[in-house]
Amino acid sequence: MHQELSPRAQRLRDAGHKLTHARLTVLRVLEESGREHLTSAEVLERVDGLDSSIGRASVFRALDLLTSLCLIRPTYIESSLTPKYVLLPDGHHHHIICTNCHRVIEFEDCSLDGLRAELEDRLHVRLTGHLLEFYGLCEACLEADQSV
Amino acid sequence: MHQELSPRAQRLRDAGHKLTHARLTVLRVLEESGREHLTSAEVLERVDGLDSSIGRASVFRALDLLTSLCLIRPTYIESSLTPKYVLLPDGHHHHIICTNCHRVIEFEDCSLDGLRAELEDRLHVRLTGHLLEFYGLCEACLEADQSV
DNA sequence: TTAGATGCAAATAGTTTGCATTTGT
DNA sequence: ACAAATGCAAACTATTTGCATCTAA
Repeated sequence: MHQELSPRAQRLRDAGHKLTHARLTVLRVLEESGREHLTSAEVLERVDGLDSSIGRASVFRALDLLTSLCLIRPTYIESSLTPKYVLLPDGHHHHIICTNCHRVIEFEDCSLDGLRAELEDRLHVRLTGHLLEFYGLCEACLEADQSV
Repeated sequence: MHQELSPRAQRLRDAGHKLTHARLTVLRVLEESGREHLTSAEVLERVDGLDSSIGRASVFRALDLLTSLCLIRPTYIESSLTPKYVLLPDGHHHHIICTNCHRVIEFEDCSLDGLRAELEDRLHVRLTGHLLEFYGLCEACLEADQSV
């Protein structure tokens, strides 16, 4: 029963929330999804696969809670229709979205530490994570049509 | 009838879409909203105020179209419940979201030109805009509770 | 002229709620 | 022990669709 807790689970508990089966299962699904971007429907489906006794409402409640703690972030990618839940793994997440074909290209490094320090200093805030999205044209779309 | 077109309207037309009354009205509502973040419900309401003959479906269709062109961006702020449509004014938008009270703090400058150039070069893409969100604690929440 | 966009109203998803019961701490 | 969280199913929103009509180019 007592596996070691993931850092995110610890943050949940530290913020005063109970580590319930439903919440830990949602977290596990998201953490096991790796670099995938899951929609709420996909999270529901996978949670159901792991334990069909967990109710839909609890999954939504868990997603809301994780979002409010900025442990995950709903964002609109891959066909602006439904939000996808993106883990904010070690506090940051970056991607490029092609305006034309809506492909998502992830990249690792971002040089935002300087900006973060400056904002913390100037605005008297403490910043722990970020999401950075670039919009533009991917290589394929650039080649396919120079006029797009 | 023919006022000069906003740059966004021009991009719509350049991408091969018709400049219809419904689309231009949605765009006008968003452009007149300034720094506000509007939900789809608020956009619907304001469009209805300007011209009640415009149907809800056309408003959603226009929002989808503007989103797919990355002229606006739905994002989750101010109570993760409903997405808010955020204009990407001159191609970029930045804010800080307080993890505790969900306040949104906007800031102007971001020093992403270097990163953009590097990504364009390395990944062979052309980048025209971006959205940058920082997560953390605002001044008030930091002061209120050092333990949060 | 005509492909593309619209408005309408009905259909569909997606999410939230109220409440009795269960669970984590 | 007991506040907090759950599962259920019903209620509710928000968004999408099908289609006949209209309109920007």
